[in-house]
Amino acid sequence: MEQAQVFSDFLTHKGLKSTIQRKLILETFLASRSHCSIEDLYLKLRKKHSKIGYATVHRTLKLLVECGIAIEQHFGDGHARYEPVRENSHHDHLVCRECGEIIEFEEPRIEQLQNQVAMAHNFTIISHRHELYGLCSGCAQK
Amino acid sequence: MEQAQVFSDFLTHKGLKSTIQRKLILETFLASRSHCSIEDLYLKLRKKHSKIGYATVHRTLKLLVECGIAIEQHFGDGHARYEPVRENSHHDHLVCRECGEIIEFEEPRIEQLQNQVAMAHNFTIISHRHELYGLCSGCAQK
DNA sequence: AGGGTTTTGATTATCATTATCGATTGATAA
DNA sequence: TTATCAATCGATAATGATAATCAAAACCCT
Repeated sequence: MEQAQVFSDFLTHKGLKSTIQRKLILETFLASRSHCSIEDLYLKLRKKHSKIGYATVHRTLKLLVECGIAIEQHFGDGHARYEPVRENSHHDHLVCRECGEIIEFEEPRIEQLQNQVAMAHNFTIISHRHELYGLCSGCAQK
Repeated sequence: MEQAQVFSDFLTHKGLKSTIQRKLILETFLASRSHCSIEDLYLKLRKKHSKIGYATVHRTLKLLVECGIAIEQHFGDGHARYEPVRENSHHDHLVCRECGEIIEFEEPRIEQLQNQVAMAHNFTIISHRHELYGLCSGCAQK
């Protein structure tokens, strides 16, 4: 099922309404580069629909997180970032401190070790975050 | 060299002054449970030195981070937490979403895989964060 | 001990996020 | 289609953590 349908069903199920703003925000979010901030999306949306409010973008992104279409990320610059959820594709991040580039990585062996660690502490994992901060290849050369 | 000396040398080197507040904050910080917030420390300090200001605690913790005595952690509840740095003992965290308990873990095999990931991207690691969020054994039973 | 500089503590500013509120819109039933 | 009414919008104010400001006090060096 495509995301627009998932969102629509989610809204109906919660007794919420489908509005042109919500549709537009979802559409713009999905068409954007990954890891965009609220500010990024807001500015892009203003070009199509100049009256849209910052609060509406904010509220709608929370809804997208709630219904599983987006996930919220924090990389330490004080701006929450949002990323579309892809099926069967968990990944973590390399974050360049210099240019801000964000590179995704997957390492199933790390995930497996994580599970071992949790098990050793009788801990039930709900989610995790794993980020490596440093310099990307371009910035390291300078 | 003990931490009080490290801090004192750091202050001298930077042309900063040793004050009773700074000494008291360091002392109280080192005596506290790990992962304490600014609020935690502030409240504890007020009992010994009722006039100390919130801003002073805040500023001094930043200094402790700068001179390598403390590290700052963020576990997603909006409160920065500070932890004394121990030599040769890097660790990461399990964070209970229910009771807030923070459990430390070390897994050299994960660190090794991290390095491999970074190398594959020509990425230079400066620091990293790795946190597993979920339920501790106590909270999972309920 | 004294003078110049830093620090303190109280307060205010800042920034991201969240709450509020009157006007407007969407969904449902007549 | 229209009426109804709750949900939503957009603007703005509130919030909360952190950072900046500034006069008074403390510190350090001579």
